[in-house]
Amino acid sequence: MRQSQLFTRTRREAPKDEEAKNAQLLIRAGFVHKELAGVYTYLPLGLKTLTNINRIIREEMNAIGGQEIVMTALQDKQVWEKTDRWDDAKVDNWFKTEFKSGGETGLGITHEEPITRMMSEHIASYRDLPVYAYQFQTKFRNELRAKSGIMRGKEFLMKDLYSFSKDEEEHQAFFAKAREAYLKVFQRCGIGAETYVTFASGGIFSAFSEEFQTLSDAGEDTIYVDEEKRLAVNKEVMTDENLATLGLSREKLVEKKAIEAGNIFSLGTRFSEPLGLTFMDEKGENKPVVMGSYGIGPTRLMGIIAEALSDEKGLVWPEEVAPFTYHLVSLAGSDGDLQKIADELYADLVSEGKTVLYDDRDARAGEKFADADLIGLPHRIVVGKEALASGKLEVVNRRTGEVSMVLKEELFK
RNA sequence: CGGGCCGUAGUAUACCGGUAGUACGUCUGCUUUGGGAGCAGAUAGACCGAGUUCGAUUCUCGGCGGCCCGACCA
Repeated sequence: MRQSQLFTRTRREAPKDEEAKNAQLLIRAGFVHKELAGVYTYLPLGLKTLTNINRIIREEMNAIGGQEIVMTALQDKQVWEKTDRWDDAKVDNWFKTEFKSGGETGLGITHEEPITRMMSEHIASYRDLPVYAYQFQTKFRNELRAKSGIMRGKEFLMKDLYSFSKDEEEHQAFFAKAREAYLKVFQRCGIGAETYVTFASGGIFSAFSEEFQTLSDAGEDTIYVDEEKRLAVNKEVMTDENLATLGLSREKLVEKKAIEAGNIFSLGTRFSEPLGLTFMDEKGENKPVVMGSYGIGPTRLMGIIAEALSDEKGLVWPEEVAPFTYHLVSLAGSDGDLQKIADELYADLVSEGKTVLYDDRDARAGEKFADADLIGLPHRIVVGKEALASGKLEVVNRRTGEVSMVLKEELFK
């Protein structure tokens, strides 16, 4: 798209009420707008980025058999009472309100309860299993303290997948596939090298849950990393007994700060039993379904990427995540010939199916370069006097800063 | 929820018990045009309420809002 048409503006300075690097950069570059503490609007560039992250996650969830749905934000308290997760004394971050017609509701903090109840309409026999359903849905959590920019909000997007299996064996097979799918997501989002499968507190039906922790100074968690095995242990479960269970030795572990990018849980029958989600097995016996839940926060992931890959000049987006692949910067000014070359190049790139942000604004070179660095698209193509003189284009890699002069034809290869 | 700090143009900041200045931005014009240009002019501001006071943006109290540390984070 033409940058002159983009309604958002970049800023030189970050607002003083943001300290987190991700929010400072994303606001300065015009990706997000803060509406309230911990509540952010996604602007055109931010939404494109988020959509790309969602696409990556969606592809990987579909690849392991996930079927996409969307559940409601408004919750039926009765189903939550059955699992004892409605009482404010048990779960303290509900946003609750009342229906005018009477009765109470709350905005969904997660969706194990409603999906488990709903599945009882669709699962009756072992022939119906396994089932994997997921959604991208806005969660609401009444956090006492929002912090860390878009990484810990009160309203945020979550991809949550729920698995329904006939027994523990079938569950474990899927759990392993989900782990691999998650690792692919983080790889494609450019933070694969910094992200570790991390053992964390699990709950009632499993010794551990598995978190995906991305190393970051902005992280809220302390983890202990075994670099060789590419595994880590969350500080919250760091005991000698657990290390023995996991086959990790204390000497090889290094303490790091990290941020949780995803978390997968084995739920056993924690939800299927109280909510009556059972199936008839091959022997005609009624059994509770074995469940798992698998969460990634795409908005948080966007914040993590912004945090982890940015530099002093601004954001640095990996190819698959970037809102546009190319930033075409025209330095034509009032030079009609140069202008024409830039316009043609833009049209050609678009017709080739490339995504391009075309800086056609009447602005000085310095401002355009600074903005391009801040926005952080992977490749910057500069059309200026040098391009006209040599017949070549200047292509700059945002991440490495590497500059190459290429002929137009080479660019399209 | 415990503790701390803070609310002044769109943004960032100053000063002041006597109605506010600077920079960036924005708008006009001219010059400029490869790393946030120059000149001239213009635009725009005290979170809300109560109290003290001749007078409050300034002091006091309350509310609302924001940030940070801790706690919490299925």
